[in-house]
Amino acid sequence: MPRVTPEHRAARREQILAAAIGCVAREGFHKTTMAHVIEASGLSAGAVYGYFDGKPALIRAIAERAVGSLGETLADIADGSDPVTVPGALRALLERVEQLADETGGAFPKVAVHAWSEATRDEEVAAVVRENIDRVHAVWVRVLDRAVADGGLAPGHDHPAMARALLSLMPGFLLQGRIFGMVDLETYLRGCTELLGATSR
Amino acid sequence: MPRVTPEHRAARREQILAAAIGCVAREGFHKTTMAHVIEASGLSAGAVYGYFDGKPALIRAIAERAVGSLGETLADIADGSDPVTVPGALRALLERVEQLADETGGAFPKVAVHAWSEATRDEEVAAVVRENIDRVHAVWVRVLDRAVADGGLAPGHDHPAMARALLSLMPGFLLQGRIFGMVDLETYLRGCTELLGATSR
Amino acid sequence: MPRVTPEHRAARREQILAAAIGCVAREGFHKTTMAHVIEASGLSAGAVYGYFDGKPALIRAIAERAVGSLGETLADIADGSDPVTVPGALRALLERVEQLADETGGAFPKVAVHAWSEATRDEEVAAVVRENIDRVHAVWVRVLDRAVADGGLAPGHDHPAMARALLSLMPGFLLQGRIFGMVDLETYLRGCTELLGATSR
Amino acid sequence: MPRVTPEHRAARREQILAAAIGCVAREGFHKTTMAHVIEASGLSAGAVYGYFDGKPALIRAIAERAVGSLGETLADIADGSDPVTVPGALRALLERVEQLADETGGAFPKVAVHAWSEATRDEEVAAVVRENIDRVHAVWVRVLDRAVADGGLAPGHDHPAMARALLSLMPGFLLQGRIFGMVDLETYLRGCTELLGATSR
DNA sequence: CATGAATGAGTCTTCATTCAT
DNA sequence: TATGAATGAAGACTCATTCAT
Repeated sequence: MPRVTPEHRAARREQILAAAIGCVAREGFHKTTMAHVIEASGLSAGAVYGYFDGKPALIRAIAERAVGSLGETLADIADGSDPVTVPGALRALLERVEQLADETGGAFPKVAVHAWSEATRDEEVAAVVRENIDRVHAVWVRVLDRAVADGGLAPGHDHPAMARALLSLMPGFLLQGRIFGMVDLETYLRGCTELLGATSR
Repeated sequence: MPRVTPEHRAARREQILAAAIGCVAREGFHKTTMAHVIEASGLSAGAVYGYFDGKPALIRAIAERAVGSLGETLADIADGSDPVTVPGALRALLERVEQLADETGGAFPKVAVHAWSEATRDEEVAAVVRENIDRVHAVWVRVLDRAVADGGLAPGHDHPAMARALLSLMPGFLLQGRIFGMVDLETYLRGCTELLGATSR
Repeated sequence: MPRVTPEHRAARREQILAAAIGCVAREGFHKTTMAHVIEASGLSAGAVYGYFDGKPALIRAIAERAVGSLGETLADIADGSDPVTVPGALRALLERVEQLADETGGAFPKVAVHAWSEATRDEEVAAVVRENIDRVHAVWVRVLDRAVADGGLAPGHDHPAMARALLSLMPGFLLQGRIFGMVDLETYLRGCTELLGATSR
Repeated sequence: MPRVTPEHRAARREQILAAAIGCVAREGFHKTTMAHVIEASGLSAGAVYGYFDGKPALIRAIAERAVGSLGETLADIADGSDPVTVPGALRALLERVEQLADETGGAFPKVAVHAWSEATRDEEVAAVVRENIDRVHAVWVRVLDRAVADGGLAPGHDHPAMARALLSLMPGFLLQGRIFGMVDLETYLRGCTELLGATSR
C-alpha cells in the first residue's frame, strides 16, 4: 500500500534532479557535494537517499538527462515532410541546443561537458553518452540520405563518415558558443554553411 | 650556491607533471588525489608541494600542458611554403592529435576533455583553454586566407566564422575518435573532406 | 521538527568544550590537536565540527569561558549591602579563583594563561580578554568608591589607577599560587593586606 | 682545530635567537615554525640546527632570555647605597620593563607571556620561569628589609608574603600596560603608590 | 662547516552515507 | 516515510628534521 503516489515520487525525483543539475553546472560532478544537492533540493539527506541510491546513481541520472535531450529534434527534421537540407537540419539542432541552454539557465551545456569528462572514468556514464552519440549519428545519416533524395546533396558520398563530421559541429558550438561565449549562433551557422558550400581541395 | 641545477628542478617538475597527467587521465581532476600523484611521482608529499603550490596549481599546470600542445602544427602548415588546402591542414592537425594521444599513452585526449570541464568552474583554467582556442582559431583563419591565395578556395567567405566550424572538428574527433573509439582518423578525415566538397543548400 | 532539543545541542557543546578545556590545560591551544579534543569528547570528528566551526572557533570559545568567569563575584561584593573593604573584596575574588580552579581540576588557571598568550596573536581572543579585564576593572573602581563611602578608605585617590594595581593581584596569584604553587591563598592575601596597610613612601 | 672562533659561534647563536624572538612575539611558540626562524635568521636550516638542538631547545633558550632579563635591575636598587622605598624600587623595575620592551620592539612582554603559558606544559621552561620568579621574589624581600632599615616602612610585616603581592605588579603591568595598552607607566605607578599608601581595612 | 631538497608522520577538515527517532 | 545528527575514512597540506653534496 504505497502511501505516496507514483506521481509524487516522480515529482520528488525531478525536484532533486533539477537541484542537482544546477549544482553540477556550477561545480562539476565531483566538487558538488551531496550536502549541496540536499540543500538546493530543499529536502533532507534521508529523503534524497530515498530517491537515489547514492552519488554515483545521481551522477548517472544527471548525465542521462544532460545528453539525452537532443536526438528528438533532429529526428523530427529527418523524418518530416519538408525538404531536408544539411544547413537546415543543423540550424534546427543548434536552435534546440540554445533553447535547452536557456531553459536550464545555462546549465545544460556545462553539464554536457562534465558528462563527457565523467564518461572517461565511469563506464555507465560512458554508455549513456555513447548511446546518445550513436542515436544522433544515426539521425544525421538519415538526414544525409533524405538530402540526397530531396536533391539537395549529390549522391555517392560516405554518409556515415560525413555524419561524424556533422556530429562534431554540436560539441564545437557548445564549447565555443555556450561555454566560452566566443561565437553566437547565427555567426556559427553561417560559418558552417559557408564551409559546406565551399569547394575545397 | 644551489646544489641542484635549474635543469634538475625542471626535470623534477616534469616528473611530477607526467605522473599527475597519468592520474588525471584515469580519474579526472577531482578524483585524482594528491596521494595518487605523490605515489605515482615516486616523490614525497613535501617534495611535490615544493614544486607545486597545491592542487589547484597542479591542475592548472596540467590543463596548460594538455591544451597548449596543438597550435604549432597548424601554424607550420598555414605559414609554410607548400600550397595550403583545408583538408590538408585538417589532416596535419588531426595527425598531430593522434601523435600526442599515442605519445601520452592515450592521456592527452582525456585530459583535454577534463580541462574543458574544469574550465566551466575555474577561471584560470578557462583562461588557458580560451587562449589556446583563440590561437588555433587565428591559425585557421590564416589557413583559409592562404587557401584563397593559393586558389584552392573561392574568395568572398567569412573566414573567422568558417574557422569556428573548422575548430569544432578537432574536439569532435577527440570525443568520437579517441574517447569513444567510434571512428578512426582516416574515416573521419574522409567524412570531413566529403562534407567540405559537397554542395549543400 | 528537530529531533534534538536546544538543550541537547547545548549539552553537546558543553561536552565538547569541557573536553577541549581539559586538553588545552594540559597542552596549550596549539599543541592540543582536534584529534585530542575529538577523542576526549567521545564524539566523532564530524560531530565536533558540527558544533564548532573549526579550531579557531573552539579556541575562542575556550578563551571566553576561561576569562569570562570572574566578574560576577566581585560585582556581588561591590554592589552588596555589607560594608565594602578592599581586602574583603580581594579575598572574595581570589576565593572564587580557587573555587574555579578546583572545579575544573586545575584547568582554569592554566587556560587563562594560555588565553593571555593567545590574545597576543588572535585579535578575537584579545577582544574577549580585554573585555573581561575592563569589566573587572570597572568593578574594582566601584569597590574603591564604596570603600570610601563606607569609611574604610580615605577619599581623594585616583580610583581608576588604583584599580589597575588591584587588578594585577589576580593574575599574579594565578601565576605564583596556582601555576607555580609558590604561595597559598591565605599567605598571599596576608601579603596583599599588609602591603595595603603599610605606609610606604 | 676549530675553524670558527667561539665569538663567531656566539654571534651566530645570538642572530638566530634574536630572529626567533621576533617570530615568537608575533606568532607564539607553537605557531612559529622552524622555517620562519630560518627565514628570519637569514641562515640555512642546517645552520640553525647546528646551533640549536631542535625546536624545544630553541624554545627554552627564548624563554630563558625573555624571563631572565629583570632580576639585576631590582637587585641594584636593593643593594645600592641610596635609601630604599617600595615605590622607588617598583618604578625602577617597571622602567626597566619598559626599556626592555622598547629595545625589543615590543617583543619582550609578549614572549614573557608565551613563556608563562609554555611553562604550564614544559617542565624545563617552568624551571626557568620559576627560578626567575624566585630570584625577583628574593630581591623584593631584600627591598622590604632595606625599606624597614631605612625607615620608610614600619617593621613587623611578613616580608616574603608582601613580596608575593609586589611581584604581581610586574606581570599585571605587562598585561594591562604592554599587551593590552590599557594603562601607561606613570598612571600605573601612581595607582600602585596610592594603593600602598592608603589605609585600608 | 654550510646548504636546502627531501622526507613522511601528523594536522585540520570534509563529506558520502546511515539510522535512531 | 521523513528527518538530520552522527559517523569515520579519506582528503589536502604542513613542518621538524636529516643528510648527500
